[in-house]
Amino acid sequence: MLTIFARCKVHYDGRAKSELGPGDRVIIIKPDGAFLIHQNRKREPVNWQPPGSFVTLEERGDILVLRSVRRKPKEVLEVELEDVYLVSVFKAEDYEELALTGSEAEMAEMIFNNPGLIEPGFRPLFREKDIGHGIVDILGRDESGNLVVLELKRRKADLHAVSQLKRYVEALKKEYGRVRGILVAPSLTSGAKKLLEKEGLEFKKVEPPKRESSGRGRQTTLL
Amino acid sequence: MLTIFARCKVHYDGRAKSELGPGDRVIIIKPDGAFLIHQNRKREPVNWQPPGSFVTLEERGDILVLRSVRRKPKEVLEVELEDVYLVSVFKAEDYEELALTGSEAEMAEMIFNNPGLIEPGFRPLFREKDIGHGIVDILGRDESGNLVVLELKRRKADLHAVSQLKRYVEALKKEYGRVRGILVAPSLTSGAKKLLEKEGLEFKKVEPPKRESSGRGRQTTLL
DNA sequence: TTGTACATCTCGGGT
DNA sequence: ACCCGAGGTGTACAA
Repeated sequence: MLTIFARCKVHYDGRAKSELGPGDRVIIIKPDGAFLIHQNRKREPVNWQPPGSFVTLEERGDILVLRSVRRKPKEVLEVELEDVYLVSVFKAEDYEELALTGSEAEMAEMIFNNPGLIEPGFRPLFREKDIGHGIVDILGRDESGNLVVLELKRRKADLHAVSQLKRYVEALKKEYGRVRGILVAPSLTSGAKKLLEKEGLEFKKVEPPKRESSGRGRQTTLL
Repeated sequence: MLTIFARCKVHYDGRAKSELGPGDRVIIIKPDGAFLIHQNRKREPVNWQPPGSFVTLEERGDILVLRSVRRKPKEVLEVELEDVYLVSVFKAEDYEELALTGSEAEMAEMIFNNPGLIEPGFRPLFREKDIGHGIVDILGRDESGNLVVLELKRRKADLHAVSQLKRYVEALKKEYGRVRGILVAPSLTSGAKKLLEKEGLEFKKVEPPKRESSGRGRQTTLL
């Protein structure tokens, strides 16, 4: 990993196009081609290039230019280095992966293992089921045999989530008769609640579970 | 800005929860509280804390622990520093903001200035119009006086975009009679095209414009 | 490669 | 503070 503290200008052209006037920034170049330019505020890099990009350094007239190119989509990032304060190389050895818990995937697991969390008699049948117009989180049947679509959200569900659920329900209605749609989330925005009710869809409050340790990322190696 | 090269372990608990075993990482702490931990691959930090978080350094037994806390939502990030290779401080002076062009906002401007890009006789009336169940990009009327909803996408439109458009059209249908919905984007995914046709919605191919220089971020100062 | 949806999404704008 | 939607979203996963 290469880290540079420098005063620089930045030019980007690709999916969009941007210019950034002179200022001090932290530049990080990773061995996989990821290229980050950070200003002194915000979590997000002001400019970047994704992994898989190729970096070159050229001398253009009197100043150094760092250039990172991505093919497909074609994107070019150029950094005019006006003043370089520090360059450091870090051979970072890292064989660990993040183990994260509290994801939507874990909510789904939990519901499969304990369908009563949704309602008595609920039977989950499919997970990540590709119906014609999208992929349903969980597809199952209720006590009365009605088809039930669950849309899971790990955090407060919004209008987008309701639209998603509605799309699935309507796609299945065409083929099967009555289809229930249940939004499964810790809470709802006000607008989501309104739309959900208008559309005759349902809500079941469920919190994403947090495991004790080790999510799916890295298993505790016992070898 | 504080940059640290270190071998460390990371523990996070907040909206979700994660553990990261020992390895070499680059840590960046910004004056606004943003806290980034980067592994040697990918554009995204493996762990982070958003701006507004508060960082402390404590000695826990024999090892140093960097701790960043965010209130609301309560989130705690702890970095156990097992081996510190480099610590650098960078007083980054930066008064520039990114000027970006090719955004959806610029597509909207372009269409307002030249409504014929949609179709002859189209008249835009509102922009970012809050109808009951969401916010419409552009609301207007066609040659025949029908209400028209435009949903703009700066890149290939997907199922989500179609659902969004459909939600707006249906919300307006209740009040007004026939309402047309047009998805305005450079292209469509296969699924989006299928759903769009099924729902009787329309598509108009439009590319986001790229200005010559300076988007809306920073105007070229002539003073 | 394309499509689809999640994300500790982040961020800005509005109310 | 909440709501809503954009983003050069990035990322993983499946077809």
